Amino acid sequence: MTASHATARRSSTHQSIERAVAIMREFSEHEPALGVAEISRRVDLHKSTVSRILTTLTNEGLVTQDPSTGRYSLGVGLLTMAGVALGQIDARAAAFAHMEELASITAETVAIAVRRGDRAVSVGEVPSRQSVRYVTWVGRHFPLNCTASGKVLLAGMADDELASHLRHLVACTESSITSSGALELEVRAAAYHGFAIERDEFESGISTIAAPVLDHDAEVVAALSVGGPSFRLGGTVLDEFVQPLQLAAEATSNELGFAGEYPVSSVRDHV
Amino acid sequence: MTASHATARRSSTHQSIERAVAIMREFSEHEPALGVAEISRRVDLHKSTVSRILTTLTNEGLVTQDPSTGRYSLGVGLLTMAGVALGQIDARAAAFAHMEELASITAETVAIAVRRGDRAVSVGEVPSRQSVRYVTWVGRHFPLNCTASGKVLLAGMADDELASHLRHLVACTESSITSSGALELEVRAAAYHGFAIERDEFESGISTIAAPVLDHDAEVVAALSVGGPSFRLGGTVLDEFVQPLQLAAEATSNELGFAGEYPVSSVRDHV
DNA sequence: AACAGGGTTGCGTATCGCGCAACATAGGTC
DNA sequence: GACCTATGTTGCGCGATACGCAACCCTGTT
Repeated sequence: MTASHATARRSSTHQSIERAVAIMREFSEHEPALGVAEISRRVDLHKSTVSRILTTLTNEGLVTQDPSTGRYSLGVGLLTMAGVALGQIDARAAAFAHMEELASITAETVAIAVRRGDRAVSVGEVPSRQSVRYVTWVGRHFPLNCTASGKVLLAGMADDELASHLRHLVACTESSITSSGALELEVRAAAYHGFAIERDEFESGISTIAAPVLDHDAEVVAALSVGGPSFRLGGTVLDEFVQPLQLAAEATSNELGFAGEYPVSSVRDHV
Repeated sequence: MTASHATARRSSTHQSIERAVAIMREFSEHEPALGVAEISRRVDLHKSTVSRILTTLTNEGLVTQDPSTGRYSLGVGLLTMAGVALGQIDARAAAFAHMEELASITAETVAIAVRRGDRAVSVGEVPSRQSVRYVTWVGRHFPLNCTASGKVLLAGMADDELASHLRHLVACTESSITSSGALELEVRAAAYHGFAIERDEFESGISTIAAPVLDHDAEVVAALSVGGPSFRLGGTVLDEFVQPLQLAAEATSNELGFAGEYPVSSVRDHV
């Protein structure tokens, strides 16, 4: 375990901080609690190192230890920092009123997402009231090529950046688009029409539609989306969402100082 | 700046991680973006140290740098981890349905908070729909002695732990209780009646009422609260909230496996 | 009773990261 | 424009920091 670390030697980074973050990243929705040994195996560090980092993080409140089992999980101290991070996202605040209205119009779950690297991250949501509904949560993240929001975010990129993102496409379901050619077509269409659709490409049984939120520089800073179970959103139902969705996205954009012409399209020539 | 660090020398801690967290903690709702020099002064570290830690955190996505101004703020990467942390809080999930109902009954903002050290941290909220309302957010935190939720959380402590928390009371407003004797009385009453009230003690103009959420071991794990502008909640209005609030808190407790007798009291002998 | 597995702690060493100082850049003032 | 101040970043070399090892506790199992 001689920390050889072939990982890219960034300009100047702090090893222990990187390790601490790597450890915290091991916790997930599915495995919210982990033991020292388990983590040690996964991040390939010595037990003692992991234990010490965890006690440090525990002292800081970012991690909690269950006194009975000895296992660790992420702590409440993260919430405060995350709350501050959320407050930084202007689009989120601007969108909320419109999201509520959109939710009442469509009766489905409405969400807003931003991009972080090669993933889309949900930063706000208004859950549907229906008993069968699409459930997300703030902080959930998805590949860009598998969701409507992702396509919209891709559509806002410069050509070279888009090209680099088209290189590695991941498949979430068997309906996921993994051909860069096919995806590029969809992204171009999304850029032109001002919305994108996805059916069963991220989770089978779920369909979503998304539209971009633009800021004062006409940059795509977020994607507004409506999603629900595919059986309710088949046929032309999603098409009926286009107009209210785009109205909400446009209104949000205007609040962010966007002054240009929002690319509205009520025509549907999607697959 | 010879890192003399009179700070408590915990068993075994990682200096750079502590520093990284300290830096991240400098960001707040009021100052969501800070420069290296500013942070350097506050945490009393060399500019270069702060800069390097920030670049590390930026690489990890926990921090973002505005390329134009050079200033830093907390990043979206925190959201994912915070989402996992939230999922860990059973009381939150158990409470949500009851919180929605409570919100529709009272038409005021409903929140749920847990304790972290000497503070209460909000972990969920259903905002009121009224235009004048109490606004909170997940991750917001308050002193235990200034809020109804805090008093409820104090009421669930063992005597010795309570005593230690009664030592250092902070004043948020001029109505805040800073006498440990007076606070102890209130806390005892809260333990007996199963709810606590606060008027203008945290923020002037805001009043709240809270009730405890108990788990299968009859431990107080969270506090459910209803809050709003004091002018609407004067007189006996809060008293009318006691029953629906306690019903919601009791139902939540039952979902957590609480089997005992919930300390219900519809009588009011509060000051 | 012995074992296996997990979590924590002393110890000595090498590495990691600190402070220094110099550099690059931006904005303000005369 | 030349100057100055203030900010953010980067080589460099020394020294504290934190790593891996191993031994230690503990709890649950065979």
